[in-house]
Amino acid sequence: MSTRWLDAEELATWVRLVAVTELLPSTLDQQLRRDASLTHFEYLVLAMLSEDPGHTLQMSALAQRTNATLPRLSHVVRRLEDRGFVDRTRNSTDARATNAHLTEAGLAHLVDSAPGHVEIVREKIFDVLTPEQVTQLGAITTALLDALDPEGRMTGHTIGSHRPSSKE
Amino acid sequence: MSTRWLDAEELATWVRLVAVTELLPSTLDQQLRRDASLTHFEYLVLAMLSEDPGHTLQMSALAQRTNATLPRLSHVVRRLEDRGFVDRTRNSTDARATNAHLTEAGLAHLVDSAPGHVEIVREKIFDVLTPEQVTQLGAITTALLDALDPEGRMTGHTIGSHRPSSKE
DNA sequence: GACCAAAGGTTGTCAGGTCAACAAACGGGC
DNA sequence: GCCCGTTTGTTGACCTGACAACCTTTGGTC
Repeated sequence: MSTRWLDAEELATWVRLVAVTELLPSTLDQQLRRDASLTHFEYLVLAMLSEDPGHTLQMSALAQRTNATLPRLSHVVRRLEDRGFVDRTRNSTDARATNAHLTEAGLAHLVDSAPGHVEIVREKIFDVLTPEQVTQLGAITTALLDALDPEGRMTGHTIGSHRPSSKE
Repeated sequence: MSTRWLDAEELATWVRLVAVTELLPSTLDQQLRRDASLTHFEYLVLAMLSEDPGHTLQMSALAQRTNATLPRLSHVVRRLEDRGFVDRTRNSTDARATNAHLTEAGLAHLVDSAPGHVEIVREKIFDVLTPEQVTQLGAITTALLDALDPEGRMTGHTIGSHRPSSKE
């Protein structure tokens, strides 16, 4: 079967999409590293833990919510534990599982750094898009995620997730 | 000034956008590493070189087109040179500059791997979006790039670039 | 109740990226 | 025509992420 190449509009869009996926993460990382000594991914880990009522999630659940592989998460949580932001305990009902828990210090650090983070997200994303574009982007990202992660293994949208949460 | 938090729709969109910027690169990397022993970024370097008539670009120009920092590019080009896909020569008119040049072997490797790459781009992106969504995404990414890279330092849209090219 | 495949995590190793320091060449001002 | 700030690029040290190997526990199945 012969290759279906991209037409001009698709190509231009693709080039810019690649640029965005390259520049957005580094922009977020820079701001957070400078202002909060956190990677964007580390921030995400703390944020997801903070949304759980008990500030505790099993490693595999946390991996889903942060779109991470388990090895990656394991390394990051160990570092966060070294800094006192998280602690790990064995799950009592399933001895294989590990519970990651946000400490007071971790929560405090998250609360401190959230405003600066939200500010840059506004500035770089939502302030430059019209409300219609935000809605469009919502639909587009939903479609893309379905393709990129069909079973919702990472984003967990098969188990009734996607609930809006108190803050990012 | 108090923080302007994200509303529910913005938050949901943001979470998915982050997921896409996390999953898309790893998806591309996996496919290219498996089928072509190339990083997506390495592929991009070869592709950008292939679009120049002389298959040659100055390092700084190449860095712009690939949204990369110069140190990063320098390391990658050295590795590509070790594999025989690229060679580097001093620019004759400006002795500070380095010209990166795509070799025959490099071009051949690129041509071999292009169909597989385009295929996954279609499958994960354009096949799951409607034509209207592609147009919308084009406008959205343009707005985002203006915010993420105002001077167009990376993407070079101040110097009349953005020309559609023969292939990605 | 003993196996045995699968689930859940951790660890080690290696490759790739970032950042800061450095070197060399250009170019404008005087 | 000399200086000095800028541009251009490379290098090395450090850090993070990916991948594979491994270990333990669980939950059938026989």
